[in-house]
Formats: sequence, C-alpha cells, structure tokens
Amino acid sequence: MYRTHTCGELRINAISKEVTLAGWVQTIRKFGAITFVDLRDRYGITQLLFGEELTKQLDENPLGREFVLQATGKVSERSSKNANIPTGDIEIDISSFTILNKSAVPPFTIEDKTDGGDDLRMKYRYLDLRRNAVKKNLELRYAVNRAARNYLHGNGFMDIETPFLIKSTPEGARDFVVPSRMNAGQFYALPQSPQTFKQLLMISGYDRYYQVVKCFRDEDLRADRQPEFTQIDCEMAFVEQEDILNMFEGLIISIFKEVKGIDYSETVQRMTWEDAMWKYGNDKPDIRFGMELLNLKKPSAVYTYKKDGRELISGANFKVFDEVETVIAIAVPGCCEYSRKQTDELTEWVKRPQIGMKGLAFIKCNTDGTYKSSIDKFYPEERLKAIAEAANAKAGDLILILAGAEERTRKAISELRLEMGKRLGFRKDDEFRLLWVLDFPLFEYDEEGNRWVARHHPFTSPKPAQIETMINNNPVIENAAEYLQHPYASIKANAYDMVLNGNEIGGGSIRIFQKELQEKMFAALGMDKEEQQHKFGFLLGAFEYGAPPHGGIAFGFDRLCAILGGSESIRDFIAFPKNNSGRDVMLDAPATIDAKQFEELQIKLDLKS
RNA sequence: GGAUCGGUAGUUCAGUUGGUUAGAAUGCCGCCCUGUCACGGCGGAGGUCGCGGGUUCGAGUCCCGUCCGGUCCGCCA
Repeated sequence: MYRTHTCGELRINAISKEVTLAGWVQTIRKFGAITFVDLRDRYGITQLLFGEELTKQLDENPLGREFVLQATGKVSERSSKNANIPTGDIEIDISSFTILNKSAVPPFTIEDKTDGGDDLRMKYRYLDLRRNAVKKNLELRYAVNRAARNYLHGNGFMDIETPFLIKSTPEGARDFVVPSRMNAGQFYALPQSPQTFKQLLMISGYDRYYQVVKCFRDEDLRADRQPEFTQIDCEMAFVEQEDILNMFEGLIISIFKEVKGIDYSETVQRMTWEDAMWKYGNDKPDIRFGMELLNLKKPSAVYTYKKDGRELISGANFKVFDEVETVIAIAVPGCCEYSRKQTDELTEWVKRPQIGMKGLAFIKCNTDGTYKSSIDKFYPEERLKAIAEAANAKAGDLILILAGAEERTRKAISELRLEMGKRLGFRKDDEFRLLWVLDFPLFEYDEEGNRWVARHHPFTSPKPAQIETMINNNPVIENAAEYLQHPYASIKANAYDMVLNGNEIGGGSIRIFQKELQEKMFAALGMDKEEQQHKFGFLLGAFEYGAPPHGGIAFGFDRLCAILGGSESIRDFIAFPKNNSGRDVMLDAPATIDAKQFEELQIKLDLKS
C-alpha cells in the first residue's frame, strides 16, 4: 500500500496516528539537523518533519522539488502552526521514507503564482496541471459537467453518442477532414456539431437527447475559441420555443446553484434581436449595467420600425453628423469631470484599428446643470440638453457620441459601452445575469457571393407567420445594394441565444421538420436538388417517415466554465489546449506523417508553397 | 489573409542617444543553521541577446527578411 491518507485530509484530531503519505515534494526547508518538507498531492499539502537521523539520510539521498516521495510517521501537533493551509495545525514526524522517483528541476515553479509564461506552461502542461490554480479550474469544469448531467438526467434526457467520423458538408465553418484508408481518395469530416444526428434521433423517437460532446471547427482561433471544443448538446421533440427556453434556463440556473451556490431567483430576461442591436449595438448584450444606446440617426432600411432621434441633431449644419449613416450616443455615469487628457485618450481608443472610428464627440453634463461639449460650436446649450435628456443622462454624466457607417458605428459604440462599463467596475466577475435573445434574422446577406446564408444553420425554422413569405418569394437578390429591401431580409427565425454577462453561452432553434420547407431552405441558400441530395439526402429522406416537431440548443461548455470561473480565456479550463495557431506545443502537433502512412492512404503531397 | 505587441541567464524581466567586461530578482549548485512555512546567512555557476542578412569604426539597441509566441480584425452555419 502506497499511502494510508492523502496530503489534504489530516487534521488535529488525527494526532499520534501512524500514517503513510505519498506525493510530490513542494518545498524543502533545511535547518541543519532537522528538515521540513511540504508534500503535495491533488488534495493538499502536508508538512513532513525529518528529524536528525533522517536529515542525515537526506545527505546520502538528496531530495529535490517534484521528487515523488513516500513517507511514514506519526501525526503530531506543530509547535508553531500555519493558519494559511487546512493541514497547518499538524505535521508528520517521519520515521522512514522512500524516494519513489526523482525529478528534473522543473522549468517553472509549481505554485499558484507561477513564474512561467503561457508558452512554457503549455509545453510542460503536465507540470502546469499540478498547480492549484489550474486544478481548481478543472474541478470547476467537472462540477459543471456533473450539474448539467444531473439536471438533464432528472428531466428525462438520454445521453446518446454520435459519430465523430462523418461526411463533410461545408456550410458554415470549415470542416476538419480525415482521409480514409479503406476508401482511398475519400475523406471523413469531424463534426462541427452533432446537429443532424440529434435531429435524426428525434425522428427515431428519442424525444429528449443530450450529449457533452467534442465538436471541431477548422477556423482561426481566439482566447475564447479552440479548434476542438465541448458542447452540452441537447434536443427535444414535441416542443415549442417556450418549452425549450424554460427547460434550459432551468439548466443554467441549476448549474449556478450546484456549482456556485447561487440562487438565481429573478426571471430570466428576454429581448428580441432587434432590441438588443438597437439598445446595445450587439446581439449578446451585457445587462449587468445600463448605458443603453441613444440612436440619433440610422439608415432608413435598418430597424424599420424603430424611430431614431435625428431631429435632435439635424439642421445644425454639422457636417460630421449630417453626412454619416448612423449617429449613436451613450451616457456614461459620473464622468463629466473627465479632463482633456482623458477624453483624448478615449478618442484614441475609438480610433484604434480594431474599433476604427474617425473620432469621438462628447457632452459633459455638469453637476451645476450646464453643458459643455466638443460640438458646442454647432449645438447651443438647449440642444445639448435635449440630447442629454433623450439619452437619460443625469447631471454629472458624460455623453459619448460616435458617428459613421451603420454596422461599424453600432459595433464601435457597443465596444465603447463595454469598455466604459469595465472601467467603471460595472462588470463584476461574481455577478451573473442571464438573458435570452430571441427572433434572430433567419438569413444573412453574404456580400461576397451575393446570396443568402443561414444566420444560425439551415435547419432553423422561420417564424410560422413568415413561412409563406419564404415559400412565395424568390431568394435571388437582384439588386445587391438594396438587399435589405428583399422580403427574405425581414424573415425572423425561431432561434434563441442564451447570453451570460455579455457572452453567448448557448444557442439553438426550433427546427424545420417538413421536407418541403427544408428543401425550400436549402434552395434559398443556393443549393440545387442534386447538391441537396448529395449533402443532406439522409435527412430529407428521414423527413418522409414521420418527423415530429422538434428543437434544441447547444451550450459552449468551455466558455461557460471560464465565465463561471471568472476568466476571459477558456484555455485554463481545458486540460490540454491548443495555442493560437491551433498547435499542441506539448505534442508538437500537427506534424507530418510517415511515407508509409501516405502510401497506405494512397495520398501524395503536393503543397502549394 | 491582415494589423499589432513581444522574443536578452533555467524562469520573469531591465538594458538610456548605437560605445568599456550585458544586469536584477527568482530558480539552481556549495557551505552554515533544531521550528520553518515567500525560512535566513555567506559564496558560486549560469548568456548563440530567436535566426539570417545589412548599415556602422562599433549593433542587444538602427534597417530588411524570417521563425516562434500573445492580442485583435477578417473568419467562426
């Protein structure tokens, strides 16, 4: 037996017990005749005391950091206790020890605040995983996993595995492809999601399905995006949108409760996609704080039913506002005292290439009721006041105004709102606010191909009232410049995203379950009959045999864990992540393969560069 | 595909206008130390300044190229 206890469990009540521990050497503190060794395992750290005799033995067999050590001795009370660790009241007075294995000096310190950089930590990920900070994240991940499974199991969902080697149907993201040896010249694709399989399971009658499953997308990465990632993938039959929303806000609330001990008692807010874009400039608004947008001017074709406040800025002969498509303002609370230096810094911030605005106008709503602005030359005080009132600005607030092309400006003001929210401390890691964003557009216009693409995916059903619009209109876009006038531009989907603190954590839709509508959808996306049959013949075939109404959702498991853990990056919540270029720096993958493997696959490399 | 920041000791970093032998902290090694827990004290070793080329009397420093890493845009149904 290697050990009787772990390094995290012994307390004062175990005194004088004879125990054997095994673990890794965290630190060695030698004092001439006696030596202290902190022994670490997954469960904690326990101090070992090497007396005079054993310290002499250490001279023969010196210990080093990360050596694997087994030690037997008696639990005793420390003469000076350490309140910082749970086992700090006791130590093990060692009677014998065995060095089970030596260790090279690790390239970085195995501590909560390590001296190692990201790159090095990834290369030696097996050492990095020994660190408490990373271990905590993986424990959180496992807790979220358990909580999700418990909830779904409790609600009658069944975990059914779906294949990883499937057919490439390049619709959205690029597929990872895998060559087949037995079918030379042919390729499998790794799934971007189990989408079609879970729909087939609904047709097969497994009316509540879930899977915590790896998905693969061959696209460029970000701090919160990996080429392989995990989804909590769910699907239900005989449901409407309302059933799905209720079931899955229940899932997240249950995870909050089990993992974080949070009672999320408030009603989960709901917002249409148009409202989200209008009020926050963004389809995943962070609703932990206000600072809603004041739309002072919008191009007429966008958000057709929304009235902007253009009368507030028009007729002032201010070219910048007169000549652009869109003008949007936000009122930043309590910032009217910003100095020239601070407003200049904000101007530089919005001019960065990532934001790409030409400038920033501001109105200071002074606490004495006066207004001071960078645009006073064009707008007398009463007009500034009118804008301030429309923006719900209070005395003491700073109004920031951006002007430019619709899409860019909306995106920029949204980023500015988030940045100001962050600077003012409105975005707290430990405050969680859920939001459903509903009624997304069914289609998006693809400028490059002058065609429609599915905003969510091609299996998403339109709002029932708009099915006629879709069937009765030709998807062809005659006039690219006026694509917004096309009937398809206004079709809304039965689709929903769950947003947590400004992050999309899940998204789904009610699916199309009628063959004819699905064919119309494929056709709208530019697929002829032959292509439809080649790519999705199996699904269209299945729709002929009694497909029930169904819908579902998938949650980004890694991202959800990162947000619950208060982190921006998902990498520390994945045991073995890839770097920015999609490389595993520990394995040094991807890599070339043997000539023999190419031979077996009957593939010859002919790289372009 | 593009933008941007970085690469100097095992590690994290500093290095002035281009100018003597490239520094600090930490880690590592040795000696001392019986109550430490960020132990302490003394001493020591440790460098292809990512790589290649150029400018210069002289390059860690300036220029060009390239590789690697971070962040972002495009992309991510």
